[in-house]
Amino acid sequence: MTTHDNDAFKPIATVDLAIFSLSPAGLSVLLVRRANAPFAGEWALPGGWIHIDKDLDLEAAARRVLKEKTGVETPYLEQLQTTGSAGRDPRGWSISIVYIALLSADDVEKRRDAMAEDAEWRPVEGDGVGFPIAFDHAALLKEALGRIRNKVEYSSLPGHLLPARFTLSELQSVYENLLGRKLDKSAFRKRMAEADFLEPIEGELRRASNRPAQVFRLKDIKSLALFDRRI
DNA sequence: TATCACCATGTTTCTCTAGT
DNA sequence: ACTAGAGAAACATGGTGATA
Repeated sequence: MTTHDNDAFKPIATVDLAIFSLSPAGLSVLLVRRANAPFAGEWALPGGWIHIDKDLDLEAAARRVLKEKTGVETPYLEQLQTTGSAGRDPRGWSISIVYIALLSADDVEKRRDAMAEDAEWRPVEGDGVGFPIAFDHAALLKEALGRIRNKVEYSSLPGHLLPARFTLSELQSVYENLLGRKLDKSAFRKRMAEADFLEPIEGELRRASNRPAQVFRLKDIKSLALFDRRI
């Protein structure tokens, strides 16, 4: 047996998740307050060790952590990056596989009671949350936000943050919120029709003190539709 | 040619007012 | 008090002309 067979020479392997949802304040990210050292009492992205006895693969590990923290088995999960170094965790050499998860407003509302006690939604401010977070998670969050903002330009991503049923006005409003700019209504509707990822719900109209709006749902809640050009 | 800003029109609901 | 009609409000949809 060589010294390298010893556990002390194996890297720490974890999955970390940047879990996003939409709140009235805009895009929000789920953070957990760490109970133990290192960084005890500080906020961090939710994450956990990979359990080789339980997790069939990396995505399964990510889904398990997500369910533990939110109670939600998200329909949309995407691997962002793998990061690893000797210095990112004071406990030793560590590898983290980072995932982005998108939760619909419905999921967040329905599973509010199932959310971990140490977890809280924090509104995104610029490239972070406006205060320092543990480990290298500020950099990971910045990376995740970059990926999301880039994808908003050419995919159905905002639709995955809305409730299961939504109107075109609500969808446009989410795009505008994430892009930080106003969109032309005509051009927006044309692009949505071309992208063909929405399905009108037959006979379902949103009634208010105005003309009723057609209610839509995503054709496929498990994957993003990509546009052939920017919105 | 695509995009954008603007405009016109259609639809529905709400509020106000006059008539019964 | 109740009802009907007019007008306003809000939003969906589609068209047009200017511009890059």
